[in-house]
Amino acid sequence: MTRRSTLRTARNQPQQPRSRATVSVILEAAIRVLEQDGWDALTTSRVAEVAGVSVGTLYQYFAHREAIVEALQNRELERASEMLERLLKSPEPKSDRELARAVVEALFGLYKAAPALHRVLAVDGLRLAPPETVVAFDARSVGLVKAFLTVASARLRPMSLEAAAFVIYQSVRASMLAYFLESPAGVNDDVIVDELTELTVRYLTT
Amino acid sequence: MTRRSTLRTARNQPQQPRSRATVSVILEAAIRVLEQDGWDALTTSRVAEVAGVSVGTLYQYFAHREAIVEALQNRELERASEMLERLLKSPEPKSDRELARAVVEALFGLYKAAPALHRVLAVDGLRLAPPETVVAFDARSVGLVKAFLTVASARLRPMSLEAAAFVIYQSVRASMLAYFLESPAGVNDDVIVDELTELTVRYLTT
Amino acid sequence: MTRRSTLRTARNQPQQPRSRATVSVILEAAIRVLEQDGWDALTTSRVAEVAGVSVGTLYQYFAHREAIVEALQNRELERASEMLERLLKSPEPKSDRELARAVVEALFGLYKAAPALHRVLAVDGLRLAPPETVVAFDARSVGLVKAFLTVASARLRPMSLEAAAFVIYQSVRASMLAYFLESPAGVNDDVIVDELTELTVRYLTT
Amino acid sequence: MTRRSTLRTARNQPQQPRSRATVSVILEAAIRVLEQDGWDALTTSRVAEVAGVSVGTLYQYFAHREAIVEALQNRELERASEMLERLLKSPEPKSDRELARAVVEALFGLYKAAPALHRVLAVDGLRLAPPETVVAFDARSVGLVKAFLTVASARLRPMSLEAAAFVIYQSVRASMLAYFLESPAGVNDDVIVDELTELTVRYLTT
DNA sequence: AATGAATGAGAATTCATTCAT
DNA sequence: AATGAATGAATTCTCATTCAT
Repeated sequence: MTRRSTLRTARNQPQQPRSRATVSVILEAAIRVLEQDGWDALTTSRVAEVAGVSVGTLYQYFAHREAIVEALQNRELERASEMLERLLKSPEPKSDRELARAVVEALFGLYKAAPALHRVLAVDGLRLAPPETVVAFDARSVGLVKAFLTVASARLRPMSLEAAAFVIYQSVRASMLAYFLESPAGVNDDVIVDELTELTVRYLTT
Repeated sequence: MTRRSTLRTARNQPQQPRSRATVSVILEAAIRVLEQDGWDALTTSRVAEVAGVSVGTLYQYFAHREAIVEALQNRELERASEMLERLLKSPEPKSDRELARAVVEALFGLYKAAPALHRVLAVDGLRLAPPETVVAFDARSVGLVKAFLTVASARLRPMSLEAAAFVIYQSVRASMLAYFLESPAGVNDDVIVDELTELTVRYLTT
Repeated sequence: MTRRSTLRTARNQPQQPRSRATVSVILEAAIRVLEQDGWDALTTSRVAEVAGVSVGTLYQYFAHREAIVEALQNRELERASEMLERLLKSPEPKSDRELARAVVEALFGLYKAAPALHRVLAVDGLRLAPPETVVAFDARSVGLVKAFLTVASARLRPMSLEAAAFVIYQSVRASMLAYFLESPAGVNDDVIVDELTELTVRYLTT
Repeated sequence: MTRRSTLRTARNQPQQPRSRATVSVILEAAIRVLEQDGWDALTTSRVAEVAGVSVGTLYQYFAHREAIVEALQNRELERASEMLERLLKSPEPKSDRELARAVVEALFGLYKAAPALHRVLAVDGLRLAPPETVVAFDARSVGLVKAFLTVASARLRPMSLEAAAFVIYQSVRASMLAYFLESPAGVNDDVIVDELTELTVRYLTT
């Protein structure tokens, strides 16, 4: 399967500042379109218009429509990964419950900042061009969780670390996302954080 | 937002057998297209072709493209609901763990039977026309779970039943789906069922 | 090299009369556009407009833009082939010079009837989609000429029939075409026919 | 039809050596693109890239895209003209057949050296911007041939020199080109040269 | 002179939907 | 009821050309 290259990099030199700026403008525009009008409004011309550049310019930086979403995805996945890594590898000693809560809260913050974006990344991103990207990111996150579980295994219940990491990662992520998407009755910000913390602690520790 | 009515036939009017059959043929065709070629191939003419009817006929039964997906969704959601209801209201006494496992296994069966369909319903369905439908179904499922938790609350840890029902429902559903979509290394059918059972029991009981 | 199919045939049945008519209307429109505004004006929307149908309809019958030119090509090549075949296999006895003149005149008639079309077919057709088509047609025409030369070889000078057929075919065709395209000073309809007849007779006979 | 001027630099103004060099670099790049990737790849940015200059620079020397092809055409036409002139006006006495062969061989050499280029010039050049250019060149070549025929008329058959010059020029040129483009079965380098020589001699002399 | 980012008109193509038969 | 030809708005993407730096 030949995969089209996605970012159009200037032939060689370290991207000019102007270029960088334009790429940014376009991505921000894409987010705005997404947040305001949803996935189906994310047409190349709409994004260009909102970004205040011409379609041509957009295509100077993104090989095709999907490349825009891909770029957004990568940016966001990167942020989430970093957050996870930072917290899980933090040297400050915390109780397991404190750590679980910290992770849940950090994720909460990420999603709350741009719920529509995450909705799209989770929902549409999954069906988009490179399913590998999402799978790979999930694998990477699960890997981080698993690494942590391995270190902490003494304090945990006996279990398949692979599976446990996978399950807790998916559970927390999906519940959080669904919370933002569905605003379920009887659940609020505090409660969801509490419950997901509880879920994590109870599922993993003895 | 005015919502277009979706099925052409009046809700209650006893539908002709031929009509019923045609509707069925179309829905099965849609599933086949979905399973074989994915969401983007689900065009009205493709579905009509596979169903062996003309586009015109298709439009005789479905007001618009989205109505087809909606109908698929409803059918599948109905099945899932029934399953959940049957198990949770079953008179046979089971241990909590047995019941949890029974539900997890039933869900597993449902997904395994038509993974592509569920993928589409979960992933694409969510972004499709009537987000209410999904939300409504989720609400209904969560409601069933909550009803059960209420009855069983004596044996459970103290908690917000609303939130707990929401969290456990989303967690099990998402983990299962992700399992089928991503085939994570180190996890297999048995393990995923075991772990989700464990998750459920640990999260809810003392 | 996978070659896209070009004509969109109605699934099975012998094309409806309406369909046939529409195809014709589109091809005629294409010729008109070509004759009036040249190759670069031959856009799908222009052709559709001139044909009085919508772009959608055009695409119902032609898989892509090139398919239209291909169809024109085939039609015209067919005509030329038939003409050549009819004349060369004609039972009426003619002198070699009479036969040569008959062929040259027939070709002259073909080109004169739609010079712009032939210009495009010769000039643009060559660079278009299926170079094979043109080459194949040339090969077929050369084949017809060669077959004739073989039969008549007793009356001809000794030579490579392959090469002679190729050379005389290309020479007559190109000179005729150039005559229409360039309207060279000092040459008129009668003279060009005379000279190409002369060329043929002198080149082939003793 | 107002015709845009094509070269940026004033016709006679002594061009700077650097300018000359840049023009050359661009033309060579254009040929390389043409030979390697064909007509459709001949975009201004592609040519600039291969030439190692910026599009801006390209436009400094060529008023528009077509001007590049025009320039190529002129260069090549110039060469062909010179060749023809040199041979036809050569003082060394040769038999008619020897002369005919010399011209055919020279033309053969020209085409063989860069078949793709000549293909493009013949096929695409014709449809490009200045049809006058090609017509004018053809007229000039035909003029050279005619001048020669006039001088040699004593040894030739009686005929319209205009027409004969036109016909023989087009015939030899087209057959040669088609030979390179179509690689017809049963014809090789030697044979094609022989036959075109034969064609010329037989057509023109008694 | 050179650069190359930006422009935007315009081209091909798709597909949900309608409606005359 | 069924058919399927016709519609045309909408979308993606290209590329010749300009112009501020």
